[in-house]
Amino acid sequence: MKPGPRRSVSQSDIVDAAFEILEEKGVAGVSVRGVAGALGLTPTAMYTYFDSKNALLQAMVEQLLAGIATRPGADEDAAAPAWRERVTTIALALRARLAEHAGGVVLVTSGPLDGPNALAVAETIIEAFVEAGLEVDDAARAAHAVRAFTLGQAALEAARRTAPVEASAQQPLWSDSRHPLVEQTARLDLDGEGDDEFAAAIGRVIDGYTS
Amino acid sequence: MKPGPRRSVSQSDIVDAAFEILEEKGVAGVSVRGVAGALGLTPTAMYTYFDSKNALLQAMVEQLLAGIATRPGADEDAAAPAWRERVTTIALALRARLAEHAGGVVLVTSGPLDGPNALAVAETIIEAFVEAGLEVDDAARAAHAVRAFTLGQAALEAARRTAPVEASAQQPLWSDSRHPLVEQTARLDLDGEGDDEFAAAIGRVIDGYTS
DNA sequence: ACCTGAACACCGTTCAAGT
DNA sequence: ACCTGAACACCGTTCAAGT
Repeated sequence: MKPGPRRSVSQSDIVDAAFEILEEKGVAGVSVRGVAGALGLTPTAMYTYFDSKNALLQAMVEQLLAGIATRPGADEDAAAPAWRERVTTIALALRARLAEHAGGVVLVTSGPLDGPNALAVAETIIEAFVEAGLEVDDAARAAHAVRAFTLGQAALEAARRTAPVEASAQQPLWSDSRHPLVEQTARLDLDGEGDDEFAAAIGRVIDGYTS
Repeated sequence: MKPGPRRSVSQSDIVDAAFEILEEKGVAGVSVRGVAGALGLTPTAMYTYFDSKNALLQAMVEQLLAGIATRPGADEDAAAPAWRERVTTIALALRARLAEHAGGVVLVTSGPLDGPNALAVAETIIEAFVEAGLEVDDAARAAHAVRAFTLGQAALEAARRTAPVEASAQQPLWSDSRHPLVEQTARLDLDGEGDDEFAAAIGRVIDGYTS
C-alpha cells in the first residue's frame, strides 16, 4: 500500500486493533505508535483519524459500551418484575464488559462518560426505575447508584488482578498487624468474579432505593 | 549535595514530591524522572528507594488511605446509631481523599488494595456492620458494597472532571439522539461533588444491607 | 486528502562506574 | 550503600514534504 489520498483503514479498524493490544498488554501497552504499527501505518497517519490518543481512548470506551443498553429479547418468564431484571441484566453486562479487557476500567475512568452509548446505558436504567414507580429524580439517583456500584466493583476486581507486586518483598514498612475480619471473610472472594455474588449485591442496592 | 553513602532524602519525601506533581499535572504527569528532578536527584537514584514506578504508586495509595480508618473522636451526639455514622464518615472521607488529587482514583485502581491502610479501612467497615447486628459474612458483603460504591462514585466524578474533549468537535458519529431522562435529571449533578447527595446515597446502600 | 520521515521533548529501566 | 552518567528501547505530537 503506497501513500495516496484514499483511506487505507477505517476508524473502526483502528479501534479494533487497539482493543487487541489492550487485551495483550494492558492499558499501558496501548500506544499510538503500536496501534499504527499493527495496521502498517506510520504513527503520524493516526492523526488523520483521531485528533489525539485521548480521542482514540474515548472511541474505545464507546465500543466497550456498545450494545449494553439494548433490551434483551422478550425474556419475560421471570418471577421478578421486568424492570428489576432489566437493571440487573445491564449491570451484569456492564461489569462483564469492563472485566473482559484488562484495563477496561481505567479506560472508562479516563474521560467523561458522555458518548451516545454511555448515555444510552444511563437512560435505560433510569427508565427502568421510573417503571418501578420511582419519581424521576429518585430514579436518576438509583440509576446513578447502580452505575457507580458496578463501576466500583469492576475497579476492585481489576485492581486485584494486577501484578501481585511480590507482596512484602519490598516493604517491611507494615508489619503483621491484624485484620481478623478481612482475613476471615477473604474466602468469600468479594473482589472476585462471582456473578451470583454480584447479582445479589446489585439486588441489595436496588432494594435500598425501591423499598 | 554531592554523592555519598548517606541518604539525602527519605521515602516519605519522595512520596510527598510525587503528590505535589500529581496535584499539578495529574496522574499522567507523575514520572520517575520528574519526581527525581523535583528532589534534585538523578532518575536512577530513585531505584534505591523504590524498586519501580509501580512501587512508588503503591506507596502513594497507602498515604492517600492513611488515617481514614481511624475512628473520629467520641462524637456520639448523633441520633443515628454509632456504627451507621462511622460507616458514613469513612465513606465520606474516602471519597474526599480520592477526589482531593486529580488521578487519585486511577492511582487506587492501579494495583491491589492490600496495603495496611487499605486493609484497615476494610476491617473498620466490616466491624461497624458486625456491630449493626449482621453476621460476619453479610457484614463483609455490606462493607464491600460500601467500598465499591464509594470508589465508583469517585471514579464517575473524576471522569467527569477530565478535559471536556471539546465535545462533538471531532465526532459527528453520534447525532442528536434523545436521552430525555438523562437531560431532565442532569441538574441533580449526581456525578458532582455534593456531600449531601453522596451521604444520602450511602445511606440507601446501607439500608439495602441492613433492613 | 492521505500519508511519510525527521524531529522534539519526553518516558521507565539497566548497567558500569565513582565515592 | 548511595549516587551519577550514559545508554536502550520506548513514548505523544508537530511539521514540512511528497503523491
